[in-house]
Amino acid sequence: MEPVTEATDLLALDRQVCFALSIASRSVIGLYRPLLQPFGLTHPQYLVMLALWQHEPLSVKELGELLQLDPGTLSPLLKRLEALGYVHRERNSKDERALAVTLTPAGRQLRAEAEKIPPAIVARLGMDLDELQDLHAALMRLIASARRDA
Amino acid sequence: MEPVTEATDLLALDRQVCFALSIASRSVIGLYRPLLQPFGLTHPQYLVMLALWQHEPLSVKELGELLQLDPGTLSPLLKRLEALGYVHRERNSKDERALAVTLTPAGRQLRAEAEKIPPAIVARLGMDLDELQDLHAALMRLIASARRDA
DNA sequence: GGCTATTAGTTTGTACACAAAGTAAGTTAC
DNA sequence: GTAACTTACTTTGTGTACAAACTAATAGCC
Repeated sequence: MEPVTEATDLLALDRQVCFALSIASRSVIGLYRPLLQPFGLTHPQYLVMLALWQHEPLSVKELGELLQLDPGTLSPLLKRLEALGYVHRERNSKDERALAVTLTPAGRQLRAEAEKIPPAIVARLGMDLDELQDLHAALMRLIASARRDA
Repeated sequence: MEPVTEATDLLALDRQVCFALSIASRSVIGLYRPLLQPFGLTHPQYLVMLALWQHEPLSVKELGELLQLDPGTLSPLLKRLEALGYVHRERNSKDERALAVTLTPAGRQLRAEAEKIPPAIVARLGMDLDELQDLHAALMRLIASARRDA
């Protein structure tokens, strides 16, 4: 019988994809922090802004589908974005249950500044663009696999 | 001048590695949730248990280095693991500043049950083992890149 | 129309995650 | 030997995440 060594141990920390994923996610978000701080944004708030710049107006439900976040997370987050002056929240007149989240002029203006962020991150990572694109594709496949049966 | 389309927009949601990373991380953690629930563990707590099974005893500082978590996160998390009866916390007699986190018999016993988790996750993902290993390697390179200058 | 079920958001409670301030033990400098 | 500094951990405050309970609006059914 094979002994339990680093190489064969199913539970070895450095073999867990979930461990690499959590740390990678937190590490990369950490790179964004100093770039987002001047705008008063956190990383999840930045993702909401990306979604709005691309698809405004959006309801909470639509944002939740795009970002895979549940309404209990988005609801207070959107209030903070409103308090920052970047978005406007109002009920959809066609369906008073739904919220119509739109950008304020300040929120729209922020987009030009934000264009500088992705290149700055790529530069700071100092990785091959090809490798980053492969990684991105692999992550999207992983997401699809993980959510298929969920 | 090229128009800003989905393909050229630097800020398009579906081009952001950070977006894919956050969602992938949360999605995979979501797969663990039902498997960890019988033990009363959250995913970060499970990672701490993995670290302890491999390297017990560990101080808060050492756990923080292994899992890239700061002491302000680990301190209350370890108290919860202690309340669950899986770990024991005591001061290191050689250096009273440091904590020696060790496994209780229940914590040690849990390991056998936990062995079933990684294969269950891989099965549920239904992905090629090769692809998962490539992804793991790519994530580790990303982590190294992200933390180099941090 | 009016009853029921569904849907969209909000609220509450628990647990990360991390910055910043606080405390106590150990180390260094003199 | 003690004052100054460093280190290890704890505590506090803010902001995700997510489950579960709640509220209000709409849709379906008779």
